[in-house]
Amino acid sequence: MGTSSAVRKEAEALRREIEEHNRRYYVLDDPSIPDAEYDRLFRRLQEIEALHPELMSEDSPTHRVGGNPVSEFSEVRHRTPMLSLSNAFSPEEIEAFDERIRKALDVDRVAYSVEPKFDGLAVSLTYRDGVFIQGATRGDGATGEDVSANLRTVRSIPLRLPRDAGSGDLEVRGEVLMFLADFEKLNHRQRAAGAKEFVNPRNAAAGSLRQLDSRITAQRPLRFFAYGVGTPDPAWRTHSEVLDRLSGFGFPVAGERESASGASGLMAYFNKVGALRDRLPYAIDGVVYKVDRLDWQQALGFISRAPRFAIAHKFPAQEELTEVVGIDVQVGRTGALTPVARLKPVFVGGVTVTNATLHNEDELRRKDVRVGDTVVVRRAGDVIPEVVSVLHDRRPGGTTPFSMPVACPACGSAVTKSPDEAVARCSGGLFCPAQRKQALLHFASRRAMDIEGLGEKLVDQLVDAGVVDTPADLYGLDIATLSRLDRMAEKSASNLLAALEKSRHATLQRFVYALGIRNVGESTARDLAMHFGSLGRMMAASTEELESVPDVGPIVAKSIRQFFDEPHNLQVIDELRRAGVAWVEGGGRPAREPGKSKTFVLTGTLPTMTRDEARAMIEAKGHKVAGSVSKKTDFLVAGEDSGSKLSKARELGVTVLDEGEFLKIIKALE
DNA sequence: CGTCCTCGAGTTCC
DNA sequence: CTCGAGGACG
Repeated sequence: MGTSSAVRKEAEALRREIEEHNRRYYVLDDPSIPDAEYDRLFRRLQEIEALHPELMSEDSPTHRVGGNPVSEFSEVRHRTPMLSLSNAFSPEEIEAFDERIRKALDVDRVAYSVEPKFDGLAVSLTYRDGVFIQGATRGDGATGEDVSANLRTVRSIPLRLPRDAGSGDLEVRGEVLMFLADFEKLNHRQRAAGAKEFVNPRNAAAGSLRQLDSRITAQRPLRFFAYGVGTPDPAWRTHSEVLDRLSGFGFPVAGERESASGASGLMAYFNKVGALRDRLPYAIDGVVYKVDRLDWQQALGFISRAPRFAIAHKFPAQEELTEVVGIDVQVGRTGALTPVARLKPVFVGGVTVTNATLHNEDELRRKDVRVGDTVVVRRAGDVIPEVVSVLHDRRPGGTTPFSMPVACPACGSAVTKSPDEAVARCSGGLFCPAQRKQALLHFASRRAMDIEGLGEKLVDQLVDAGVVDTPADLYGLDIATLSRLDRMAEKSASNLLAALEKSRHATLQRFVYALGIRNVGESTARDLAMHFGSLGRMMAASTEELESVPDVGPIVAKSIRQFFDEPHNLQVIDELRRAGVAWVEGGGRPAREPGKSKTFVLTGTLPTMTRDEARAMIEAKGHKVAGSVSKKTDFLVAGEDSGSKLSKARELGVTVLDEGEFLKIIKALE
């Protein structure tokens, strides 16, 4: 007795329907039924297949939940080798690539098919008579691993192709990857389950694809994008056509693919995708250019192991692996001890990174960075290098956890750490040469006294030579003293003296800021200057009086009082005065009526002005510049390469201005 | 007392 | 830029 044809038909219909929903969800990103309904269909099909095992088929979507674990993967020899692409990093190399091709083909202009280069894992999928029969990793290009069971669980890989895909064998090539949002969610889940988190989406995808138990792979949010075939159908003319066909067969294909011609067209595409990069849902590490005409591809052939007709134009890596060669401790102006990782130089985000801050002891302990560790380094927010994580399985034997020194590395004073603070501090105060140097650098900094030419190297020399101890000593320097220092020619010495001379004329705000009182930054210094109008009144104020200044509470008031109660500080201020340092007493600009002042936030690089210039224009009109975007922000002035602030502003509905609009608005405001 | 917003401080590389 | 913490405000 055979299975009734009604059941057979129902199973067939369910498979088609489920696969169509998979396609709508994973390929078209446009689901048409709720998840619960999908689950119902899926369970019904599982039920039928359990009752009628003879109805099981290779291409049934029920295989997508995974099957029994295997002990190892078998090897698969690729029928057409999976080659790698040559890489290019500069416009010159792209120019050369285009020229090489034009010469070889003896034509003036070449059309290219261009697409993003996914940062995932290359795989090859084999279909026989339209049914998925095998999937393999790239391996060494000639031989890979059979990961069919795992690839079957990837929902965006069709298990059966439409009729127009033809009969016979078709080998589809593409990339398996994980969307960034899915990766975050997965890591969140791993964390909640106490399991190991993945370093990045690429590693997560690789680990998932190489699971021996495909039921685990089925739980991982893998995606697939097709970018080519093993051997194209002889009727197909161009690579663009290949991609069109693949898309027609139900494979996801990069939406950002285009045509371009000439080196300038390639560069324009590279720049366009580069600007788009952060908004893509997946990680890419560059773009790929391929000669579009397939007959030309054939004519160009291969150089050793890479096709001559294609090239990968790569972005500078945003994350790299490197080794921690040491962990030093730096002493800041306030005595804060900061551990810094010394790294084996690594090129990441367009620059060579050798140092990365580890912030403080808590952070360091959380990440447990040790000397000898292999770490992932990233340039956070475009600039500052950061140790993202440690590869624990690459840790050599015999390492020990880092611990903060008990004595200051610069002066040997005791290190203290109050339990409610994250940072450890040197208790040496100005006895500590490191703190003295930092205090001098702060005094000389642009926003403070603005002494041009007084940088780290020079301060080191001056302090080490015992010539300068306090800011007041700077104004006692002369040519004779300076010329005794190394690397100090007459020219630079007289430049420094001129800069010092210029800095004698300050404002009260700048001078107070330059003193480096704990918890008193630029903004508080301005409020203080405005409220008291003179240094004398400020120095005489009680903590109660100080607290009546906006943004000054008990802690800041105490810091100020302590500073002015310290005889050494009074002496330095007195010496500075006698050295001719003077400032305009009085409050600077008058306070604007509340409600009339607008808050601006600046971000990115403006086309014709610096951020400081923009800031000066805003403040000259009595408006405010804040550091971060919040609900109270009135305008965000955004230039090139604005990052998180721009997205935050969009989220909160804050008005975003470009430079032109900003200039108009600032003129219109009182 | 909790929450939100700012400010201060520290940091890297060219 | 990011983090932590001080201050304002409900």
